[in-house]
Amino acid sequence: MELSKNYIPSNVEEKWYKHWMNKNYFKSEPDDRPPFTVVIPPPNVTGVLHMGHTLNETVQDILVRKARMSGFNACWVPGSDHASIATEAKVVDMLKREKGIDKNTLSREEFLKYAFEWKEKYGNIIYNQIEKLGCSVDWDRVTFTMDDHYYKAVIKVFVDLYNKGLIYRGARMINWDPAAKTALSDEEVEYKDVTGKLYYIKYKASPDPSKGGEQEAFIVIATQRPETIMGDVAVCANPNDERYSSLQGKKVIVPLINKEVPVIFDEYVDKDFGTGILKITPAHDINDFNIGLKFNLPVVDTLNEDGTLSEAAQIFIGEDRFVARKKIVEELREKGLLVKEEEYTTRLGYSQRTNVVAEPKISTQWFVKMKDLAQPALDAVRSEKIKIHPNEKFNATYKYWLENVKDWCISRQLWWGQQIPAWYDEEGNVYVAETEDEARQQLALSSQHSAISSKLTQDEDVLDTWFSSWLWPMEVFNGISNPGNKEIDYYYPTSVLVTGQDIIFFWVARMIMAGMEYRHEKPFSDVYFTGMVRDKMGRKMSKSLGNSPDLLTLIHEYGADAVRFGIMISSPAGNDLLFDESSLEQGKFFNNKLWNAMKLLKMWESQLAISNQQSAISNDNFALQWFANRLHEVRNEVEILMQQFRLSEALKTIYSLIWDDFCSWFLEWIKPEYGTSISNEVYEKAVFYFDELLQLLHPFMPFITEEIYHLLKGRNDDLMVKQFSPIQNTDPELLTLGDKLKNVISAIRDAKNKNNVKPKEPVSLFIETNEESSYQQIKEILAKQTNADHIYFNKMPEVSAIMTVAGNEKIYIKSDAEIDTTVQKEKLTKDLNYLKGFLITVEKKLSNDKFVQNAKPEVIELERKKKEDAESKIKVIEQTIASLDI
RNA sequence: GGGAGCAUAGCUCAGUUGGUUUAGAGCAUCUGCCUUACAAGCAGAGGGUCCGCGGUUCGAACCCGUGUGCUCCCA
Repeated sequence: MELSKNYIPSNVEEKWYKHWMNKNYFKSEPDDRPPFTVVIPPPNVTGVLHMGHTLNETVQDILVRKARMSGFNACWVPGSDHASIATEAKVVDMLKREKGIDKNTLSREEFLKYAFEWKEKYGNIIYNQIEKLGCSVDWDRVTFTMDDHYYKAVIKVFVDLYNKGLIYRGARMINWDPAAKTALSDEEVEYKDVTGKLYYIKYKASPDPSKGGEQEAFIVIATQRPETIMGDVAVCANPNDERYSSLQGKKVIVPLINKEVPVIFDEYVDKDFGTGILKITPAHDINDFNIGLKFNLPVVDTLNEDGTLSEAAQIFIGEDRFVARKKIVEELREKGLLVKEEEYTTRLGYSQRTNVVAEPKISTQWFVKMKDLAQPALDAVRSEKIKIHPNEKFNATYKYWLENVKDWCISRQLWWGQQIPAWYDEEGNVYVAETEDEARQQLALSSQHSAISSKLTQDEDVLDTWFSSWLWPMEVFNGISNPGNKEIDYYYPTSVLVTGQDIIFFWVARMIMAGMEYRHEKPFSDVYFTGMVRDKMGRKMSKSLGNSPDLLTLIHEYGADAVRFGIMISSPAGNDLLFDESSLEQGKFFNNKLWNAMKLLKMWESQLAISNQQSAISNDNFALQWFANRLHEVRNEVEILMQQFRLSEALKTIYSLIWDDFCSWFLEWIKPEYGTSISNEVYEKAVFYFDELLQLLHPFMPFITEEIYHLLKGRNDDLMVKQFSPIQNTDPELLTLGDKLKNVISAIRDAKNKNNVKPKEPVSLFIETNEESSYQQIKEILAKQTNADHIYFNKMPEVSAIMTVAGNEKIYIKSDAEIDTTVQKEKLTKDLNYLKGFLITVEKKLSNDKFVQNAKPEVIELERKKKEDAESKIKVIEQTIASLDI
């Protein structure tokens, strides 16, 4: 077979994914092996994978593949989230744009039909992307948060929590999204700093009957929201503020609507803010609401659900809140009631989904009581039953949120999602049950009149998406809908959760709560938080900036392995990563390097066949032994790094082992002379090492490793399920000798380079050493790598030669080239100065009595050794320089 | 306003319990090579006031304090 010059990923990726699928390698069923379970953080069903997902899925696939090759029964469950607000918004938009249909003209059933059609049409995009990336998910386990069993589980949990008194319904101040026309949880509101205006408005004092009502007295109130003055029910000053003490028991008139409201006093008011007196509008501000409760004030809600002014506002009814603000300011100005306006920086809450300003609003919603649920979740992390990585960064955030958790508003005024299982009778009594029949039975029990005739109406609202996804690690195995089944008992708790730090509260904390509540067991043992993917200028990736690349385009251009490599190599755990396509290019080059190493071996293989003559293996013994040791040394390092979730470093380590140690050193060391062939044994060993390298790299770059594994020789097995062999101990002496060999080769190459001796030009080497015996193992390689036709030990060359020093050994390089001693002297003098400086620092330490008294004996011994070492090196260099001067 | 984290080569980052040669890697840069696997390559090289200041210690990139700058979370 003709091998292409460079690696072409598109040819092989699809082939291997199909092959793995056909072999059922991704499939998992409970068996005797220990499980390694990962549940995918379900992406939005109608979304596409962005670079953040790409990072997350790659990390998960690396962990899952590694576990699968290490004796675990690896199970990675894919799926998607119905994402109620986001999806409903998309469907509403699509209906309007493509079909000219207004949601309000549809029945609930009709709308849901369109929504499911939409989901069928677009729901597979993400699955296709997950596949293209090479993710080894068990496709028989795809779960959607609105699947029948899942839907039932969510309902079951709602009813259960209600019966336990952990869910209640009530009127509270919540965050309202006027665009989506639904309530939001506190977590769904994002605060941004914005420049707004502070308006100073005159409120006239009510005419005082005792004074004949003639005066023009007024107070000035500063507000950011003049459009809410119609909801004012009082004005409030600090009781210690002398400026307003005369207003005790007085009333003022709200402008424009001429409504009389009382003046009240409360310490809450900051004397220094604005004019020191506030308007109290309980319907539209949480602080005002609390004061309203304290003083038993009425609530006047002047806004409709869509953010327009309501009838209660009396004026500008039906105008949008921001339009109304302008008009009111204008009218106040015309009437001389606007004293001034000034620039003011404030924080406004925006709906995470629709990006409109959220309104604080009094509304009757369903809530989960969080305090009791939070405690076990807190304990699980405190006791390190669940370990968060990187620990130091996120533990504090997690704990703070749980310790200060507020009740969770879970009802949403939407249709796409699980409909709240609460039924109301005609008198407004509520019955919470899994089915209408059960609700009816409750009704029958609780009342005298006939249950059959009485009309029950189900709550129109659906549940927050996160109220379904918090059950994810359990219900993907039917752990809620069918507790005690074989799968949930085997796979739960899952092994590791990989997700973005932005959903620590939305999802991670709540999954822990649900797990502790329903299985009395953590949902996962480790949580690995990935950072945010930014562009190379450090900006967030966003559609509006156009800096978010399309995954399939990248895969098409670089190949999935290169994309995986590129995103992993630059992504330290938990830190944001600056995404730069140049790292994908590096991945592509790496693919090519692997490909060419394979081609070299194939070339050697073909020469094995033609030639009977074999070079003696003894020359290659050192290379083989050294590489075997180096391989196991690195496997050991990688194992530790993986356990610590330092995947980026693990990949770097493997990369360098393959590129530097294997390709640049090992293959060159065993490369046969031109015209000769490699020995069978050396060839077989080289292939064996290559296999091991491919295996080590496979979790990171699955496609190319599988491809090369099969091209290297005929196989009956596949790399993706090949089990790792045990890691062997390494021989430190052999590794040290390997390092020495590399150093000597580099020093000689450097000397040749600096003295303008061409690399190919043959030389003779004269090495002054105390360890001549150790050179016996490496001198053949040394000769080959430096193009030396002779190596002499402890013998002077008869004519002048280039001199260099490696370690504490003096090396003469004899060649036909002209010798320029100044270049050599420069280099030697530089080394000498470095060593002298170094020696001074060491001597300083050793001559310090306190150091000798206090430091550990090993440390002192080490310093002494450093000193001796430096001294002997200095001596060699000084001698060499002296001999250059002759 | 409260809290967390970060600051090391041009860039992105390692640096474990304070001592492992007066700090390492990748990328970028420079020099020399079209060498029978790979120019998407090979062989080399240069590049650092470890953010400033103060302290603890025989010894600090690392510990403590403080200042400055950046990022994130929460209200």
